Amino acid sequence: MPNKSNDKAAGEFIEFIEDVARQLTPLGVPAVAARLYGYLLLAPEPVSLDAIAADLQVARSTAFVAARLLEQYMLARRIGQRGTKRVLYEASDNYEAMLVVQNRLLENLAEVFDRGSGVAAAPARERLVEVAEFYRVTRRAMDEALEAWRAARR
Amino acid sequence: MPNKSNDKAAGEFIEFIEDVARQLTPLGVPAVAARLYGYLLLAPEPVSLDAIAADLQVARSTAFVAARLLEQYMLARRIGQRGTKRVLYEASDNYEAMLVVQNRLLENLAEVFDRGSGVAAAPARERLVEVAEFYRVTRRAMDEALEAWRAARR
DNA sequence: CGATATATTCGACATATGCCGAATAAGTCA
DNA sequence: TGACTTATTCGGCATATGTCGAATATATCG
Repeated sequence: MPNKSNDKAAGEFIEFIEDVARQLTPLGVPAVAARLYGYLLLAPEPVSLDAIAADLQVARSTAFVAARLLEQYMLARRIGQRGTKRVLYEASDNYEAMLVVQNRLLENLAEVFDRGSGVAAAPARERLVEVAEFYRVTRRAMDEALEAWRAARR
Repeated sequence: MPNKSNDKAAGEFIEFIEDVARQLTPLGVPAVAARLYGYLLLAPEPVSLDAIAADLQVARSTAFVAARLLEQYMLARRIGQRGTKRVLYEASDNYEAMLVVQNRLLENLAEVFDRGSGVAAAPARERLVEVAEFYRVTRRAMDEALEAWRAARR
């Protein structure tokens, strides 16, 4: 655990980690990866794969795969240490990158729908251009929210 | 297919359906449900389970389960017919409901993070309030986009 | 009510996925 | 280079999930 010395707090930590996992697993995130994200959010400093495996009580290979997955989701980032092969992980503070991934999905969907509107017959065509536009509108909203967030941060 | 009479178009339809499926399956949507969504988007009118099973070449039970799933996702809606048990399905035009589901997830995550910030130690606490705020900002952005969309619609 | 049509559920099978422990690769330092 | 450390991959097992066909439930109408 991020802080082993305090048993009282350990219970609350586990509770938080499980709460995070309960939100993420329905979205298709594997259990260990979901718990790892909660764990990283609580960690006061970057942690090693060994620490993850020990605290989460999973195999080192499992910890590695979960960490790699979070990396792909842009939810965690690795910190390479100079002068050693050891790699540490921490929760990502790069929220922009996370949303960029999401936005790309929305944009791709919109493109598919646009192409579809070219081949669809009468009543379906309007629906396709409409839904394509809808996805684009939400994507732009996310972009603008990101912009505002970035501006407020500095 | 929505239009069986034209073989040339049938190929493009299949292509579109597969395109949609390729975007949705990585998000955890089962293959048949994903293809069904593309199929419904192309359909010029509501379709029955039998038609779905026949055109998508799956068992009726499979068509039913897939349709039920899309219903839960708010991507499709069923149309009950008076005077008969028959049920027809069509792609949902209720984009608001779709986003509401998404927004609830974001809000839940923000709440979990807020609670976590109460139990976390020094360096992690700030990160938790920050990420909670971030999720709330994006949620509000989606809400506002929805509002704008709704306004533009009429 | 009985007959029919359709939706819905159920059990079984096949496939996919997560997790593990062992094996391998790759970096670091003496 | 060789010893050591740590990341990364790999094969197997257990579990979960999707799909199917058959069975069941439920509504409709004569």
